[in-house]
Amino acid sequence: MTAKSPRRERVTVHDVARAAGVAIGTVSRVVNGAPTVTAEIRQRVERAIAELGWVPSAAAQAMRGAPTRMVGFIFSDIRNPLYSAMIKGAEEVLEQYGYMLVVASSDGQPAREIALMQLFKRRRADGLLFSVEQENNPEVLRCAAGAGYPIVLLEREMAVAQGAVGADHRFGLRHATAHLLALGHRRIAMISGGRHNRVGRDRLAGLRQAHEESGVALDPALLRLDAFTTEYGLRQAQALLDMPDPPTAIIAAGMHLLPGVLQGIRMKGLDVPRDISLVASNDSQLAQLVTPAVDVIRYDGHALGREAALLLLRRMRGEAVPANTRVEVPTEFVLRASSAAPPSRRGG
Amino acid sequence: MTAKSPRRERVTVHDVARAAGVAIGTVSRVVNGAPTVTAEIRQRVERAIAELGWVPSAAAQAMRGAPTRMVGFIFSDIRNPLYSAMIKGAEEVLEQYGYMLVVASSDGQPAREIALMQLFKRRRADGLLFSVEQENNPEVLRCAAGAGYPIVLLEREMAVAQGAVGADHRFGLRHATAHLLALGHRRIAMISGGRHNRVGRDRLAGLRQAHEESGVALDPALLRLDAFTTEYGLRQAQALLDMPDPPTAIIAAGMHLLPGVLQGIRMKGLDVPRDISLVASNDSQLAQLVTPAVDVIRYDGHALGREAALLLLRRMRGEAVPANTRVEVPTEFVLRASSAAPPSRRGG
DNA sequence: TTGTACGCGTTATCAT
DNA sequence: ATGATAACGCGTACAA
Repeated sequence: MTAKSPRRERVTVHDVARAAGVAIGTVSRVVNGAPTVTAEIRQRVERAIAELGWVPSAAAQAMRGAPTRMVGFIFSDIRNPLYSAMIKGAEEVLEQYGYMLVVASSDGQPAREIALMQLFKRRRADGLLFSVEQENNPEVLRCAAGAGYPIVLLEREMAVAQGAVGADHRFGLRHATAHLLALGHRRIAMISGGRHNRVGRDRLAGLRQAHEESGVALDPALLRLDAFTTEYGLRQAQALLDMPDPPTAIIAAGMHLLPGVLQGIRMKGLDVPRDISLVASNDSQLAQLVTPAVDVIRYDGHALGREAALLLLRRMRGEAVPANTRVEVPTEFVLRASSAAPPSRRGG
Repeated sequence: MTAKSPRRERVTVHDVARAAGVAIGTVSRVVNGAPTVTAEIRQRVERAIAELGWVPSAAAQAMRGAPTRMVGFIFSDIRNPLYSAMIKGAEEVLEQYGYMLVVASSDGQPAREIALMQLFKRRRADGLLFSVEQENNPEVLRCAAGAGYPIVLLEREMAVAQGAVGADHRFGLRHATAHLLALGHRRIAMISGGRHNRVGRDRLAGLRQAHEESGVALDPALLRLDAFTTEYGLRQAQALLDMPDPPTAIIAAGMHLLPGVLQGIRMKGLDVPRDISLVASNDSQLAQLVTPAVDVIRYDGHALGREAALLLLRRMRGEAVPANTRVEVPTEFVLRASSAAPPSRRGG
């Protein structure tokens, strides 16, 4: 029986039963570990199964109402290492409980998100991990409400979801900003994205809070909050440094922004941290090994995925978890060598 | 009908048929676009479907022998950005053809690979993309042979597979090594992993070939080929630099090795490229932005995933592709600032 | 202890 | 053009 045989006849319980000389019910009892089976019959059946290479059809089981033990994960782009870490964390938890994770990229398009949610419904997924792009898109909200499976959000917030997990970005940004303000910075720029989701809101809130606590005014012209791409980082860094009254510190909040911002600073011929201070989020090997090493706001994507999976498991088991449960994963500020007092301060 | 209703009754064709006042066969004809349906009936049915939010059950369709339009992808660890790129490339192609990609990490354990292959068989996956860990593991080979779906390998080689896609590592290593030899290096070390797969073999072959072509002997003590981890990179870099007759150049072939090797070199207080030359593979933002920027052997993981998906699609369609088809993706050597003539040469 | 028959939701075939 | 019904493979209640 070669693998290339074009006519693959699927082997079923009937084939196994015939080969073992028993009825299909007996085969079923054997595989499901019913105690009422003779050792000898069990042997025969197990040998037949092994010889025929039979595996029970998941489709038929699903039709009988068995859970598919399949969980979906929708996010914008798998190439973001943060998502890779979340996936890994979620996968580790889910596989322990016999679930398999199906990942799907939406490219940040609500239409694709909806198509994927429908697909998971058709496939009878038991649950969904979701890093939705726009938290308020009505079509997405309606689809999520009628999905029929529990949804847990990662780094997002939506009323229709059955729970959410996110890092404490507000605290992280507040801490980093306070650090820069304490060094004497008065013009702190932030480059980031996610206007339409909780991450963006929390980061901005943290930045604002630190300014208010220090009584320093925050210049809106220093906020560049439209994208997470490397190219955006490069262009906005250049634009900021070309201002008549440029910032003395830049916070690059988003994995892919740092390389662009670094390049923009280097093209200007500026030195970090002498001419300009720099803080990034999240941590990365680049931030650690570039010269000078970059201060970062760090959080654990792996833990985020793990927590999300655990929360989803509870929902799938039907446990009575309070509505709008939100799990917070901590952020920490890691001081390296990319921040110093602003030039004017040293000069004066 | 709220989403939190604990008793979710699944809505079926029967419900739709009843709501529209037609027979179930008619509903089926409508959704499958049969031409023999009155416009008025079609309207009624479509409205009922929309109102009830019905989606046909994939399980029931699968039972009728319909393809599941599901493709698996097994690899060791999703956090390797190379795999992320491959997944993205494969996903882009597959979704165009209506397939969904199910990714699963094996952690490099053959037992997990086998379990996952069985799982995909149970789920009746239409095909599998596979970056197998050990190409010669007999259990894995047997399981792959009896899987029942076509398998296309990425960066690997196995007789039982229906095709393979890989980068031309032999050429890349040969090119990089020739470059170092031309600069005058005579002791070139390589840190890498993958002893049991084609990538490792090809890289070693390329290193050997360049040495032979230049008539330079290759010292086996300079080969450290046991792992791809950052920690291994660090330790082996230290060990190499501690040798009485240390290498004057190091090739770090494996995404995660570079940060470790860089750290090892820095801890020794050596300067790149004055004291030691460095070449890495694959390219990364770290290699681009670290000082000095690192020469790399580059190849396109995204293209690799794309090509693998295209080949698998042909197999799944039953096209007569020659057995043992192998698609090669090119590698290129990118010169930056991390290689120079060896110190002895400059000194003498 | 083991065998038989039904139903899950869909599509295809036949009858109307 | 539409309605009724068999079949896909499994699990299980019930009969033997």
